[in-house]
Amino acid sequence: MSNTNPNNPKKNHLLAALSGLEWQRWQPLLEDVEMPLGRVLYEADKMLSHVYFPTTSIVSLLTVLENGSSAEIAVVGNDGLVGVSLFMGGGSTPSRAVVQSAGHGFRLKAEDMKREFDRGGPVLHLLLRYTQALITQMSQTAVCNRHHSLDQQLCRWLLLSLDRLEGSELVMTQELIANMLGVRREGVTDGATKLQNAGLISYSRGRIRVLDRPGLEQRTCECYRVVKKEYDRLLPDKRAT
Amino acid sequence: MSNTNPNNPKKNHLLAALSGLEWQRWQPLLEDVEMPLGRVLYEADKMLSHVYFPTTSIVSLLTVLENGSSAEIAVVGNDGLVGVSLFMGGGSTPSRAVVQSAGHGFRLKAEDMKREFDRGGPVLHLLLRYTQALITQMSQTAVCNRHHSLDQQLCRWLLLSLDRLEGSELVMTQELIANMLGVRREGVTDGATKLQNAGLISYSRGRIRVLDRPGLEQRTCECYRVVKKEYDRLLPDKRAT
DNA sequence: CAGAGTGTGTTCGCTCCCGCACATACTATT
DNA sequence: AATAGTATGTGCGGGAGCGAACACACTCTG
Repeated sequence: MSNTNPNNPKKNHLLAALSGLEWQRWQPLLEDVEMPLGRVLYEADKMLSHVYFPTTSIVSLLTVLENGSSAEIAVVGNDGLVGVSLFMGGGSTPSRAVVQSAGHGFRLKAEDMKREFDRGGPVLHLLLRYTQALITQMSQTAVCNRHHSLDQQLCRWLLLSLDRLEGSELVMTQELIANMLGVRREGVTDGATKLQNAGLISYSRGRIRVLDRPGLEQRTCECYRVVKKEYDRLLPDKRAT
Repeated sequence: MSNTNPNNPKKNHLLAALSGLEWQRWQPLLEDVEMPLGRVLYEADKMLSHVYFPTTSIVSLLTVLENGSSAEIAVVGNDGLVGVSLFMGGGSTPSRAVVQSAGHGFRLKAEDMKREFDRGGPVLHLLLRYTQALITQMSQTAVCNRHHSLDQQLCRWLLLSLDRLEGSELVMTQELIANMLGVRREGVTDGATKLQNAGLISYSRGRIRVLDRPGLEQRTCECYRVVKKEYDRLLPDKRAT
């Protein structure tokens, strides 16, 4: 929109990992987009028109059931991109992508994305490695849903979200978090109260500040560490500039 | 082993979808392998040496937690391949692949697989579409773990497994099923007893016969249908001969 | 400063599943 | 035919999370 916008594509780790030549090709194709809270980037089973590269926003991929309940299967922030099915094939998924934390990002038209992907080489492998990391996140979410307590999952979720943003504050109501985790709002209130009493976070009316990150990491289940380790392995920080 | 072995690569849908030319290249590279119950095809975080194409066997991908409990994140049978991380990148995953139903399959050396993948073209896109279908299965598993009852999940699991084999019989103890689903054995006994009383299945000592498939489909949650629909969409049956 | 809207805290009964312990029953072996 | 091993059935206490209903508190608006 405005050219005074400070949004910087290189805040997205994937875009940052592009080589000089690739970047020259991509730059003119990237469109700066605002990503307000609740914006639906794509709907289940609908064809994607763009892929999104969040810079200062967070997007949740969630599966919605017939009865309306839902659960998050992965979080995407400045570490990745939304819309892998565009190059994986099919061009749609049975899940929905919703902006979970308002901010900015960039997008690329579906046809541009496909063309760039099909050139092969480093871009293709970068995108596939990211997809592999995403797969890990989904798998671990599945197990976590099965075996870990709400309290642990809450910690995991806070940490995963935090890692994908700058700063240590989340703008996020407990109601929203409950939707993401696929649990009751009251359950989140319980968990959050415990964390606040323990001095790990403080929150009020949709603003969560993390006070003691190591404390959170101690309370969360192994799932957070597994996912983080796999992201680090597959996508070592290559940011230039 | 024996050349009287009736194992036919084309029973695997991915291999069956190869064009004549591709098939000529692949055929000499494929190694016939027996896949006995419980065989671990790959261990979490270990580099893969081969990819496996089951023909008459079923393989479970499962994530194992530090405390020893586990949960299945996907099932692979004659519809696909085990070891997508080889071409996705990384060459390992934090999960384990275990033969869940004994049978046969074929395997391809890691380097051969990579080389064939990197040729690009139809093979690459076929494998990526399969991976996308696998992603759907994992996502749906995550939600199912969160929201659906053990009974529903048991039905889903039976149907998914059945779809990936020939015939209507599973050789599979309730203990094993419980491990896959990440629940107690007693819970599976309960569920199975209900299904047997309803005349949908019959079983005894590790042999499950499905008597009324439509009945199962009626009892299962939507997750089975969602996954099946996505597989059908992404991998329409192309089997020749 | 009144009121509406929204975010958070609390309670109650209920259900599903867990962990544990133990009782049967089928199968293979010798 | 006896025995060991494995597969399945059952019962009991307990805990985590659910659904529903409701109280309170903060903040924005007029």
